[in-house]
Amino acid sequence: MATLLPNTFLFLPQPSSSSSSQRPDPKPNLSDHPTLSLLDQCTNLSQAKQIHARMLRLGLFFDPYSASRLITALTLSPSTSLDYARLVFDQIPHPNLYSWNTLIRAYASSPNPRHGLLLFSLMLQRGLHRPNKYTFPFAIKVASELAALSEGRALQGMAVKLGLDSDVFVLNSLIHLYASCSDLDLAHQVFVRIPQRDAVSWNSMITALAQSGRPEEALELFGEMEADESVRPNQVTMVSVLSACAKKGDLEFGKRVRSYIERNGIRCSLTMNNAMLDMYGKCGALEDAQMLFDEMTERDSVSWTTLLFGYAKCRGFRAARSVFDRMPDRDIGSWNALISACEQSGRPNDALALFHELQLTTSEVKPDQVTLVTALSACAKLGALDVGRWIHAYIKKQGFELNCHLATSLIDMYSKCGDLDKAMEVFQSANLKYKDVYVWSAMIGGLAMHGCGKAAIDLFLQMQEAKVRPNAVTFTNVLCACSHAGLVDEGRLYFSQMLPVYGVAPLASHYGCMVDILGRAGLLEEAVDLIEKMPIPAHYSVWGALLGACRVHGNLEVGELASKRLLELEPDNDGAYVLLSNIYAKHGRWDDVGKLRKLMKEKGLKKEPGCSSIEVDGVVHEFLLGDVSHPLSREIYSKLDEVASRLKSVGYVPDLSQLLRDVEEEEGKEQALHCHSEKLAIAFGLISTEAPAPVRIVKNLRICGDCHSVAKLVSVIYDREIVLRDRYRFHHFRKGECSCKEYW
DNA sequence: TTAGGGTTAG
Repeated sequence: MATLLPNTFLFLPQPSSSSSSQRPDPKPNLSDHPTLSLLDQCTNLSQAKQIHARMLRLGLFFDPYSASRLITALTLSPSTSLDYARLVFDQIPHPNLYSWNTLIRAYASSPNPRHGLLLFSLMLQRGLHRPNKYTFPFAIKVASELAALSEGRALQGMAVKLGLDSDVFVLNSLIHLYASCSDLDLAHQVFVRIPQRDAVSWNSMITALAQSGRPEEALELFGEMEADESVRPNQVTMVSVLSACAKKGDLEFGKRVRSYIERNGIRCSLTMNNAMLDMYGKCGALEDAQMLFDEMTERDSVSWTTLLFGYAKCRGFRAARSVFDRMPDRDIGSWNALISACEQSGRPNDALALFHELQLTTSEVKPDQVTLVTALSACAKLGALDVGRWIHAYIKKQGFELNCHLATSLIDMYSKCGDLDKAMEVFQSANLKYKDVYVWSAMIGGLAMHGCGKAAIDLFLQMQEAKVRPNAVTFTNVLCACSHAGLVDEGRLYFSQMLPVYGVAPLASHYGCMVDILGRAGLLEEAVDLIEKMPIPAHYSVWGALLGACRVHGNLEVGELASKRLLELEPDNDGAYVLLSNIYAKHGRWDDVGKLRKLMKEKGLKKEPGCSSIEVDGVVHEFLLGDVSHPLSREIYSKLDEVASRLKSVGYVPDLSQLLRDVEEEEGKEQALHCHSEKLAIAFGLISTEAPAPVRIVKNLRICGDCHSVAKLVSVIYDREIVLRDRYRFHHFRKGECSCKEYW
């Protein structure tokens, strides 16, 4: 990555005779000038402009110290314009170091921190000032905001050259910098080398751990801080510790923190109450959260949103909506919390409706990156490509920077909506300058679900060339790619390398993938062997993968073992009964099939109903087996009859074998097969969309064998591409063939 | 001068 900083720091100027402090050179004759005193009382931009004009008339503006006072007033007062401050700065004939520092600091907390680094570079290029111990914390903060690791490291290098690397402010800033760049090792290296750690050093490291998904270590570090007698935990420490408790879900620790605060007389603030509210909510202690909320004398939109999320977690979406409706002010964060609560509770359609409501009902609150990421996630779940495309266009139109979060969501949305080319286009976009592990993993996952195993592995290798370290998700996707493409040797290789080569301990889900790879390839013994040697408890998904493989290969003995184990872990898993009965049926053991069905009925278990959806003009239409609820139902069934007769004319015979699992379907099997949800969706797609656009279907379960054959034939007879996403992967039907090459 | 609260990606 190209650095923004030139190599001018090799030729750093000698110390200037002027001040090396961040106090603007007090010149006795000017510091109490009445015009400058006015600056301290200045509250808005127009007043500042008047004072600026007066300073120009009096010639005061050409004195560096007076000019620095103006810059300070322009950047520190809440209602001023940074652009105006910059215009003024550029007019100062000889800005002093204080002015440079002040402006860099202002950029650090502005929407465009990048200008801060550019200004720092300009200062070095001019060569009149040498950055001091105040410059570095500001410049490093800019780098933190940008998560600019290489620039940050360059800044650290400069600080070392200038002998400022033992300054505790510089070091504390570096901890925050490296944490922002997700490099906790570097952050910790800085932390341990600070000779005299102050509260900020500790707080920075505790926060870094809490915010990087390592709340246990954050709490441990707080313990060490308490043991250090040279430093006292303060309000900020409490906020970070409460946040760690919330993330860990540790109510007991959270309550101890509350009494610690009271015992040590740490003053409560709004931020601290909000952090505590969040802790209660995330730990499921809703009554405590509500009680605290009721006691709070001051509340802001964060308090309300935190309460809203607590309700969403403990009482469900309706309760969250009722908090939302009672909120006095709703900012974009409140909307995002509501949309996200909805999306995460398995209601992606409602989440998109809320996204729509946000745009229709308010003009002041605009969607931000979080809104878009959440909405894209809902589109991905639904396979809502039109809405997803619209959001992509919105991102471009509004000028959102294509950062890793947005790129990951777009890649995932396009992949899951069946447009792999578009996903790849986002991945390769020139606007995406740096790709983090999420972006790479999403693209590998996209290729995997479309059955492009070799391409996925190739990308995995490219990722390593780019020096991006794979994580657990990356491996899930790589193994998934191997599974869908039947790449057994590659699967074995990468699975065996996970811990020794990449330092990623395989989770139960990785074992599940590996069992899937081996099982599908018919290597059932090896799969069982792998499960028996697992160093961690086998999750139900591991046995599920084995059972699925037994169904494919009709292995009764291993199948019985797998279902037994699966049901021990998940007694109400309907899939286990269905798969096992399927295997019995394949062997003609109808008595056992009957027994299983009876057992399911006794337990009140029902096979999850198959549901297929298709998006037309931004509206998602859902179909169940034999569904007649669609307004165009008559046309759909008439199309289905036409399809059936054209299929028969080319010699198609329905495949009834997979129907044997459902007792309800025994009568009129062929009829039931005829109106499977995926066939209804295909028929609707044929009448409501035009070639060459593919018919895109999303199914909640695995596609049935007969529907798979029908889709292949329809793709030839009607010369239409059908893209179908099932529970596990994509099937692209083109000219009578499927991209899965029958390996599914 | 540096550190802190709600909502986001598999």
